[in-house]
Amino acid sequence: MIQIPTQTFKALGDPTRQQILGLLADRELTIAQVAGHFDMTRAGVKKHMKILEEGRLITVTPKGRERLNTLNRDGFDMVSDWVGYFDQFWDDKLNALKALVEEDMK
Amino acid sequence: MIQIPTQTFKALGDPTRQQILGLLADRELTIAQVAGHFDMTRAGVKKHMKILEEGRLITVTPKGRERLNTLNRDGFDMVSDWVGYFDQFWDDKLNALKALVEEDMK
DNA sequence: GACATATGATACCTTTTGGTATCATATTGG
DNA sequence: CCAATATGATACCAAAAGGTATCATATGTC
Repeated sequence: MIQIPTQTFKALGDPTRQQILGLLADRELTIAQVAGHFDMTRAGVKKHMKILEEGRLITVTPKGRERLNTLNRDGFDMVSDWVGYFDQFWDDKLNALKALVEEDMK
Repeated sequence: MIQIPTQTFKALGDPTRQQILGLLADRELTIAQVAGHFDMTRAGVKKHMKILEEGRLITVTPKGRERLNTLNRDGFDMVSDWVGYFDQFWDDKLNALKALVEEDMK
């Protein structure tokens, strides 16, 4: 069985975090900068960032007294791998079905 | 911008629901049959099934007095499409970076 | 060193989520 | 028709998640 990126799926299943990822797609940002785009406190944003980090969707780089948050390919790649596994699964399903039908026609 | 399958991600971000999908990968099952594999009541399983259905990961087919729950490609395809979008995004990022480096070397 | 700023950490509150218990409804079989 | 079975719906509870307020800590600037 393949490794399922549960933390990544959980992180992606929230509109606010999706918007944050959209912001970070443009450029890396500090938490304060991200919070500037929302009607939310820094502390609130921080919690979302932690979840995104746990899902390996962002990385944090200390730079002086601030921390730059950047998109991380890892989480995306993990979902990509999972999708690849299921594509294979559906193909097999179809092949199995096809074989069954052919068997039935004998 | 692409359509993000939020409901699907939310449905996938839970270990119990992942296990249910695993069971349904083998064969279609009723809620009672699914509940037989867990230390949980039917009502509890039912809630998970509803979320899986909202994420378009399963479909429900009435058959007499029972309802058969079957895997649905739609949710998986939606995630697949989303992944495809991001693959493109990363490619563009790399190209942009490459162009920037080349510009810098002039 | 003192002060401003950027962030982290904690306690606390409210809402959502995961789960149970219970009752109502629909279908099958005698 | 009646009993058994499969399910749906609702009310309710505990735990987790989303969010704020507040305080502590680290870094840059004068």
